[in-house]
Amino acid sequence: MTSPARKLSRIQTENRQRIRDAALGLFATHGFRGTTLDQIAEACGMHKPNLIYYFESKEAIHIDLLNMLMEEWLSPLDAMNPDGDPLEEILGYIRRKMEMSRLYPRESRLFANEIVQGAPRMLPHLESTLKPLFNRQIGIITRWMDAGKLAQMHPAHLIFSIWAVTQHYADFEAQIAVLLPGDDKRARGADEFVEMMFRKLLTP
Amino acid sequence: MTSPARKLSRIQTENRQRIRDAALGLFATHGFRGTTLDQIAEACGMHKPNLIYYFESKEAIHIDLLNMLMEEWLSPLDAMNPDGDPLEEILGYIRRKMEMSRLYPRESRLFANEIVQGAPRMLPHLESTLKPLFNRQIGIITRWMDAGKLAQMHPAHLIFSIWAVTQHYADFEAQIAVLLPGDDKRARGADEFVEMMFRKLLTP
DNA sequence: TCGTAACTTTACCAAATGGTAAAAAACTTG
DNA sequence: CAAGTTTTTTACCATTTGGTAAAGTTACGA
Repeated sequence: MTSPARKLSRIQTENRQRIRDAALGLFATHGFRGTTLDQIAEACGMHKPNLIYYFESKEAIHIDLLNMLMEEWLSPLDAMNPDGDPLEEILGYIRRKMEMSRLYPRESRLFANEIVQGAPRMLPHLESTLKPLFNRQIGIITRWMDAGKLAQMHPAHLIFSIWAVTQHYADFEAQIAVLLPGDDKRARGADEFVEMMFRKLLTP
Repeated sequence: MTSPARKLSRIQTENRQRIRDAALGLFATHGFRGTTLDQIAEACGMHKPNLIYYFESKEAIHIDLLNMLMEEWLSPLDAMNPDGDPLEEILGYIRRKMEMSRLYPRESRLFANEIVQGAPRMLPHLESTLKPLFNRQIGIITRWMDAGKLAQMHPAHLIFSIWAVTQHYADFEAQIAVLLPGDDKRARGADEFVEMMFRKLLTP
């Protein structure tokens, strides 16, 4: 059913990656429809037909990016250890999310764009990949709360609030830069605030 | 300096509003570049040249929308009363933000799109309109904290976290719908969670 | 009710855009 | 190094899209 999928040559691997890297920045900033093949081509120093040589279409680039990023984007969620200290596990997750917001804002914005627009290309993935992971984490957190290790609250909304707050720093950076200008320790302040906030929330 | 600006006729007022309403939904869902004049025209039952009769260009519609919505979108921030009870004032603000997320998700997503993409058409407005309002509220909150009425924390990050959490319910609705499906009291659960969360955070 | 101004519709257009065809160049391998 | 394969480049093309010109229609005040 799937395509031939013979092994990729060195050049193929390299150039596909160059294209992904250029497309990521552009899709994240201008959205799918707002990005042209010519822009991507220029950003990675190739010619337009060359992109189509490596990817079937513009949409194929976008889908490939979303699929590639899905895994690493969700990996921190999977790294929570059910046998660890509950508060520290969740705070560790939050710290990793804050770090990702700082290190990979393009990825964060790509997802934000996709979800804000109703996830037209990612809904199946949300169902099949994110949802089981999410439900597993809900289970873990619920057990922690039932054991009295964390304050009782709706675990799904807890996770939503973590996503909301951590990703906000990447997705709404343009606004934050206006409101807290020239603050070279902005990231530091954000980290400290977020940690304090969820520590207070979660402590029984 | 500004254009003639003679009074608008009844038909002008009505039709400009029809166009705005149609464009709002489309821009919010597909972004500026992802929306075509033909789509807007069809959505409001007009013909394309008619749109250009009422607005100079597609961009003019977008700018007009952003400007119109800016005021009402920010109005709850302005409604905080420095002489009220601090905790109740902030919780009231949060409740209003949650309500807006529920009643006006299109507006929320329109802004989200704009900011995620670096606020290309709204940066000046953020500087001139949002920033002074923001700084005034920072001042009020700081005084409340200094008076010991609220827990001490970085007031700017507090506001960011309120925006993040409340707007998340509108902006990421597609994701939430996948993860909490068929939950007809989702809004209720969200309201209760958010109120509990910030009450606990802000109580000294 | 008539004339004019406001509004709508039809028929276009130029530029941009996603994508193709095929020749040219570069690389790989026996 | 020659033959075959992969990769790049040039020249196109059809469609879409933002916008215009101008004729046709409607609303409205004198």
